[in-house]
Amino acid sequence: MFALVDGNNFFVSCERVFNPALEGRPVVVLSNNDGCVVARSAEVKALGIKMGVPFFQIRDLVKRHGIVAFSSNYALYGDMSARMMQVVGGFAPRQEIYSIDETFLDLAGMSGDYTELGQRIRRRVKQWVGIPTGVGIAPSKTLAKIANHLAKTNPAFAGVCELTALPQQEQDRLLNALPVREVWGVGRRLAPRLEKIGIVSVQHLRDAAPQRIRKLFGVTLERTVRELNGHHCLHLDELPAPRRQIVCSRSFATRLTRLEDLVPAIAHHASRAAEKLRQQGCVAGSLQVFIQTAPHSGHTLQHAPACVVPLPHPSDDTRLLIDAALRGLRQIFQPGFRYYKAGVMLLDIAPPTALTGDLFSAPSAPANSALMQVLDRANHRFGPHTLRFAASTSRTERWLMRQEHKSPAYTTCWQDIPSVA
DNA sequence: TCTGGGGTCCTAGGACCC
DNA sequence: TCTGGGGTCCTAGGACCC
Repeated sequence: MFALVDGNNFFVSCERVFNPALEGRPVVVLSNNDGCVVARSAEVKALGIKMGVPFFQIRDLVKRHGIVAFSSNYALYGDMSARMMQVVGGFAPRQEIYSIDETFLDLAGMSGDYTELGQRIRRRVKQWVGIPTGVGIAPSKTLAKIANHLAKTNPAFAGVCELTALPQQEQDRLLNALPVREVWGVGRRLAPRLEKIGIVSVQHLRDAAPQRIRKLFGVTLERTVRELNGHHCLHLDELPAPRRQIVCSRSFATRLTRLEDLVPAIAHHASRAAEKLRQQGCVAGSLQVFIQTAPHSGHTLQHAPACVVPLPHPSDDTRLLIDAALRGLRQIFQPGFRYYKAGVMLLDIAPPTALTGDLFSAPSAPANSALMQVLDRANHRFGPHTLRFAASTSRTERWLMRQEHKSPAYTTCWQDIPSVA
């Protein structure tokens, strides 16, 4: 048996914990650069505002309904997430942290009333962390996702749905009312193709012949069908596998046309990517640099060059990665375009122990050299960017993103900790 | 004026091996 | 006229997730 615990409107709920006056008011949280709506309170959903709509398109609604908007505050959300995961993890021996606001528990070997367990989890997370949650319980992860969705959308469940404890007729009724698009693994491409052959509801997909689904849609969706029938094919992953690629990229607050404005952006992304790389104790063999013009301004000329730069030796050293990234940037940059986004992707990632030495060249510097350790420790202790590389700084900072509605880092920065009146 | 930033897995096809 | 039967590795593209 699996339980999926999921924070309701997670980013909005994080903001509300430190600003209770927002309770009952319509609230949205925006993506980086204040671009799109990525989290909505129930009041906002009720207004018909969809996930992912560009913020500027709802300016009128914002004004008319007094919607409160926040820029993304990942320092806050990441920390609140860690707290929530820790509390939930206390309820079962095995836990998978699936995303910033979702976690699976393996209930195998646990006895007792699962629905009651779900309610205990909800109460404790609400009391200890302040975040409201929903809990779905079922014999497979795919079904637990469905149960979680039902728990959150159907008030009768009071936040916890143990799907297979319901009478069969009731399960059928619920799954029949749910569009196939709600299934984990069925996205916007697959859903219309399924509908075309008469598979419209979750129930239809559950009852489809697995062999037929495999022939028409591949092995992944066949697995989904089996999961919907209660056979678990996806296991719980307790420790996340090391990343095989690491991407750092951002769009800019304004369009950039000059190489000298792109340099600090690329250096900054390379340096952040290097930090993530060292965090997982790996080295990269090559990296890709990319810059892009705005994909939305239909009439202007599109341009999205990229290039892969191999490193002389696999490395995790920020200096070498910045150097390689800037060489790549100079290769692909062309004047005359208005760039809106830039990024760095680390490739050929492996643990240093897996490396084959080069017979003919000097051994590379030891991975995670003393200098990089000092850098990481100082930034961990005194805050990000306390120590940084000159290449990632600039006089203009025109490449920084827009963040016009950001809340304080209530839990991770001394100056921002709320004081008690 | 204004449109995010990360990831994963699977498959098909080409190049190459014996 | 007739042209085998295995493999591996890599890449690009397509699908999905949050």
